[in-house]
Amino acid sequence: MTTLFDTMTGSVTQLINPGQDTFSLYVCGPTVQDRPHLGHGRIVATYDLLRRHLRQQGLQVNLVMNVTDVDDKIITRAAQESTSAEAIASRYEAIWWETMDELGVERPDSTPHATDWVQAMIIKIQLMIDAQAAYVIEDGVYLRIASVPHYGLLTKQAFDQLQPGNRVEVNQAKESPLDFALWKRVDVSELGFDSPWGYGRPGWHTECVTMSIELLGPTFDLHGGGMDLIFPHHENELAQAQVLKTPFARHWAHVGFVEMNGEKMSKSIGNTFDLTEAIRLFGGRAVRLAYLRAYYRSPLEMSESTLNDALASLNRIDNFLDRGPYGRPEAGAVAAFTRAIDNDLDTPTAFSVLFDHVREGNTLYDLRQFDSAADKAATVHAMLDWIGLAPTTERLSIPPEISEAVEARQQAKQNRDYATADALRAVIEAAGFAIFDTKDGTELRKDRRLVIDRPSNEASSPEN
RNA sequence: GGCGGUGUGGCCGAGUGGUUAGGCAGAGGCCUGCAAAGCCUUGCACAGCGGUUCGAAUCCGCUCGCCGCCUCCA
Repeated sequence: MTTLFDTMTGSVTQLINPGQDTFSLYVCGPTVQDRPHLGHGRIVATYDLLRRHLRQQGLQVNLVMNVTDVDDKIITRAAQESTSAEAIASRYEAIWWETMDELGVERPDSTPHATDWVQAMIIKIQLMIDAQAAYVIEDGVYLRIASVPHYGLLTKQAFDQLQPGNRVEVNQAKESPLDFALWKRVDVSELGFDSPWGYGRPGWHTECVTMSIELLGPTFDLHGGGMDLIFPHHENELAQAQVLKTPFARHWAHVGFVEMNGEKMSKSIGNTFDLTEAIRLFGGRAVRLAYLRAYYRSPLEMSESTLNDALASLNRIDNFLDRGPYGRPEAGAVAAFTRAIDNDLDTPTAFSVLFDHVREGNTLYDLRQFDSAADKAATVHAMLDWIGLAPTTERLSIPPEISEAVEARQQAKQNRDYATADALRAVIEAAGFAIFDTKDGTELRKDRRLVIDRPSNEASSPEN
């Protein structure tokens, strides 16, 4: 039943065929040249959601996310820092995966590195040359767009209307400005590889088409990435697949941009928000919630304010879960939640459902209907678990001395000895608990004061 | 110039031809010694102008604004 918007058809389509029990997914991963920013996290979190959602419906999902570890920018950076490209790539790849761990993103099943697949790329390039679809000129090998049967399927654009060179100078040696490099020759002093067309490096589009086909086969279920990959990257992958007579991806999906002040977050504008910093300030779960509460295809505004807002929402959920034990999840409610996700990953509606149950559960606690409240808690927990947002810490456990302090404080309160009561509160809060007096007694929660309210030098250890 | 997207209440952010999206923040109330929690109530929201309709924020037209892509980008 899962549906997803397919960039190719421009409509929401059935993602799974009847009887299908496996799902192969290729997501364009990072060029490991710098630290990830909030835009990168959204892509990874979105496909992590899709993967979990499909798997929990019984599908065996195979997720491949490539790592581009050879690239001009990596080399430039290495030169700037007087180190090797390999050192830059391995440093930022390590940061990438550690950061994704903190977002609650499961590692992909495969993470092919471009440098390990150069021979396979060379074979593909040779096939394209043999098919008269690619040509060799002075500085490399280019794909001849004119020989692609259907160029522009993804972009949906009349290519005679494009303005080549709008932003980048066109190599005049190419037969057509739209032709793109499969192999770029470089000086032997630079990082590169031997090939029939001289020492050089593979083109990015060739890297992904090669690794996806090699690892997932000539046809696979879904190819994904950010909106900005539609053109040229995915269009050009598809062009090569056509030339290679490979069916390639059955569906294409693209995630909307993260924006800041209404503008796409990108390095060239310089308005990036470092993902690791966001996680440090607000916690990985709050950042993940910030992503998932929006619809994945819409642009998403991200700032300290919106992240703080996300953390406040998360605290609302966690405070509720702290109020008591888990009972039995309400299957119908959980189904309503997952049904929303089934509908083109409609997480906003799913969260609307989730928060309804948080509110109902809180009301049940206030009414002292603890069994029903526990079932609500289990329901909400099951929803969170479905999307990878369940609390990662253990249930609230209260040490005996804190329980005693709570008891003593209750006594002091009854005696109207508020000085003692407040002193005991200080002890309890120092242990990391927050106190809430209700009609029926004192409840303890985890201290979840919003970190943004603290001076930034004290905000170094967000929860979880 | 071409193509695509978008404009929702203080903010984030869904949705849809007619019943409250949801969250955050704000206001009032309940509870309360206090308290960062919880519950209840509350906000002439749907860019503008026309049109279709019994009824439009939701459909159509026009106008305006913003954003993205047109070989760095997630």
